[in-house]
Amino acid sequence: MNGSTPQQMRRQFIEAAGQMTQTLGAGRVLGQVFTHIYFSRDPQSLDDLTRALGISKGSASMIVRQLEQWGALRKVWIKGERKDYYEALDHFGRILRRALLEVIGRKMEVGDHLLEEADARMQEAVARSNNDMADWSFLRERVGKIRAFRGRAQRLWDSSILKMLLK
Amino acid sequence: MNGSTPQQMRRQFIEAAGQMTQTLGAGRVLGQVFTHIYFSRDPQSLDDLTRALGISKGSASMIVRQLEQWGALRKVWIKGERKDYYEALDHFGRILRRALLEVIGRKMEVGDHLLEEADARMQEAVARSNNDMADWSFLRERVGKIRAFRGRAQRLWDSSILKMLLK
DNA sequence: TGATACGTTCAATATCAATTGAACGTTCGC
DNA sequence: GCGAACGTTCAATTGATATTGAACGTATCA
Repeated sequence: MNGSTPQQMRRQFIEAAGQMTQTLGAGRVLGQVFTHIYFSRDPQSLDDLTRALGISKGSASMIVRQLEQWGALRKVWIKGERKDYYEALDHFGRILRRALLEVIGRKMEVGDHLLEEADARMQEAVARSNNDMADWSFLRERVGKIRAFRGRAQRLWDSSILKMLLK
Repeated sequence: MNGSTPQQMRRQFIEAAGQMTQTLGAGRVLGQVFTHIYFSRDPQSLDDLTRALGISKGSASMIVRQLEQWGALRKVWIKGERKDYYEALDHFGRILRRALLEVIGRKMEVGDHLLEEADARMQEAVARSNNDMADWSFLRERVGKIRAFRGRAQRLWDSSILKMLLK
C-alpha cells in the first residue's frame, strides 16, 4: 500500500499541495517547496530543494524568497555552513493574509482608482446638466453599488474577527 | 479627455475588469462580459456580447453559463425575440461566495481527503508501535496544525458574519 | 418541410505565466 | 589573490489554460 511510511506520506502531501497551488494559479513549486520544508524535521537548503523536488536552483531561489516575504519560511543559520537554510512557520492565518494582500490587493488598485475617478467625473457631469443625463444617473447608481460593496469588504478585511479566527 | 462620456467610461470599466479577472486567473472575458452587462441598461444577447467585446460566440456562451451558475446573471425573456437575453444582478457577496466555493472548494477536496486518510494511517502506525516512531509523531503534530487551521477556516466560512457583511 | 437563426460543444490554437539554466556577482576558505 | 561554493537574475523555453471557430443539434417560422 502507498503512504505506509512517513516518507511516502510526505511525498503524497507534497504532490497534493503542488497540484493545489498549481490549479489555484500560484504555480506548482510554491506548494511543493513549502510543503517539503513544512514536513521536514531539519532546516532545508536550496540544494536540498532542487534534489528532493527536481526543480531548478533558480526556481528554488525565487520561490523561497517569496515564501519568506509572506512569513511562511524563516532563514536559519547553521554554524559552519555556508548555505542558507530554511524552516517553515505555522501561523497559516498570517501567511494567507499577507499572500492575499499582495496577490489580489495590488490588482484591485487600478479598479479602485477608476471607481474614485468615475465618481468625481459623474458629479461633474451631473452638475453640468447637459445631455446623457439618463445614462449618467444609471452609471452612477451602478457604480454606487460597487463602491458600497467595496466598503463592506474592506471593513471585513480589516476586522479583528478574521485575525482572531484565522490565528 | 477620455472617460468624458458614459460610453467611454463604460469602456474603461470593462477594460479594467478584464485585466483584473485576467491577472486573477479567471480569464479576461469573464470580467469583460459581466461588466458589460452590468453597465448596460438593456438585457444583452450573446450576439451583443460578441459585437461589443470582440469575442467569439463560443466564448460568450460558456462564460455566460458560468456567470449564470454563480448567480451573477439572470436570463430574461423578451417577447417576440428568439435570442436569450441576460441582465446582471448586484448581490456581489452571494456571487463571490458561490464563485469561490466552486473555484477553490473543489480544489481543496483532494487535500482534505488526504488529511483525513493521513490521520487514520498515523494512528494505525502509532498503535503498531514499530519503527519510525519519531517521524510519525513529527508528521502527526504537523498534520494536526493544518487540520486545526482548516477547522477554523471552515467555521469562519460558515459563519453568519461573512454573510451579513458581504450582503 | 425546408430554411434560418440560435446556442452549444470540443479539438485546435493562441496567449500568458511558470520554470529553466547559463551567466553573473559575492563571499569564504586556502 | 585564487578558486570554489552559493545565491540571484533574466532571457529563453516550456507548460497550462483561455479562447477560438467550425460542426452540430434544436427550435422557430414561413
